[in-house]
Amino acid sequence: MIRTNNNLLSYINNLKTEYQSFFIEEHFDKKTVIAKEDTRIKWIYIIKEGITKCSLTNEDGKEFIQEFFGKGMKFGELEAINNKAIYCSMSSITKVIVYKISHKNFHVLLNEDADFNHLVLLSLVTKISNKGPRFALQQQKTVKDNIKKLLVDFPDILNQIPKQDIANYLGITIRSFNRVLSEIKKPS
Amino acid sequence: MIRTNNNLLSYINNLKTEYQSFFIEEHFDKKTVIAKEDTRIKWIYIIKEGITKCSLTNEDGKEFIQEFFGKGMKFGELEAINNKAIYCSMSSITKVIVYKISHKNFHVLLNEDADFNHLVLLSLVTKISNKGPRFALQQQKTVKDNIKKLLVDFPDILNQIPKQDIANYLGITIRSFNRVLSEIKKPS
DNA sequence: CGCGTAATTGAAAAGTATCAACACTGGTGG
DNA sequence: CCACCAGTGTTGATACTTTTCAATTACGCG
Repeated sequence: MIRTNNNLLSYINNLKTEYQSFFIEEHFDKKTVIAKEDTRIKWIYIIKEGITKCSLTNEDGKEFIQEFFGKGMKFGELEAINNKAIYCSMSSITKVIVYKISHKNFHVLLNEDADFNHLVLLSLVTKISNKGPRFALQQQKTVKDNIKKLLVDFPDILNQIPKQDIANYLGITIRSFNRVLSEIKKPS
Repeated sequence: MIRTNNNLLSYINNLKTEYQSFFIEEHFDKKTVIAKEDTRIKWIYIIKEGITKCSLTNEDGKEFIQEFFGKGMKFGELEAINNKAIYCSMSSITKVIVYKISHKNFHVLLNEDADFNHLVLLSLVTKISNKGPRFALQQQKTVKDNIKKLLVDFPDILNQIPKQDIANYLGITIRSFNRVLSEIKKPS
């Protein structure tokens, strides 16, 4: 649920000095919009500390959360590669520290550094691989099963992420989320 | 719903002769398993003709269809990049003609040909970009809205793909699919 | 023609959303 | 220090949607 990618962070920390300067640190408060869907952004962001959410808002104003991003996850690279407006919003949940890199420098690294190229390929592959099973399960299992699994995988999730966001991630109302939670706590 | 990618096919057709030989043509009958989830495969497949489905089967035996692949879509590249067992099955729906390329040659092209590298990056980005909005809509809209949209986007879909498969794609039972279809046809 | 697969339909059961009222919490200003 | 406020979370009753199950029909093909 909260994705991380340690390889990318340690890669950045071990980069040659000339490339190190590509990455600029920036801080965000909690509950801040870092990038807004359907706009152009100039940067690719890599999370150094904190938790963000990656979400889509539909025309009815309902929010759907695709993923929660933790350490080492990057955001905005899709748009740098296909040169389109970003298709989902990124907002901080906690305080967040990011590295950001410009599109231009991102492409320099992509072309000049085979390791970086491969890391990016791998991270894209991982994003794809994670989505499939998640939606398969969410569509086929009952809400109860999904929440049970969530609590096993991320026992501390309720302290890290607001209930409304978790409900949006699961694609259910907060009412259903509460009902199922109480059913789980008080088994028959 | 049925994804295609013409760039990749025309790229292959315009390749230098030395690289052309990397791609081997193969035919499959309809309803054939081309690759089975949780196994290793040796090839990356690119669809030249026909329609396939990319699906996950959960422990209850229920099938969830991620995508239908048409011309120019490739399959198996995720596994070539991250060197893991494939995470979803590929089966033909119609008769299918594919190009296949070995992992080894795939990596040769990836490293030696910047155009190919970029095409692969782009195709991965597209796969990610398509999934997000699809699941967001499917979770938030009613089944009826989703089916209406499907029939508008792919008017001929019912002749191309079995109903059971479409239902699995939508994540609903075929009973629900039929009920909603008849509601749409006979409006109040 | 006969067989197996795919599709259709109704009735009952299960699951989820909607709505509305109420409780809790942390911060702010008087 | 207290009162108030806004955001967040809780809960019950009801209506709606979807699944499950089972019986039946249609279709393609040897």
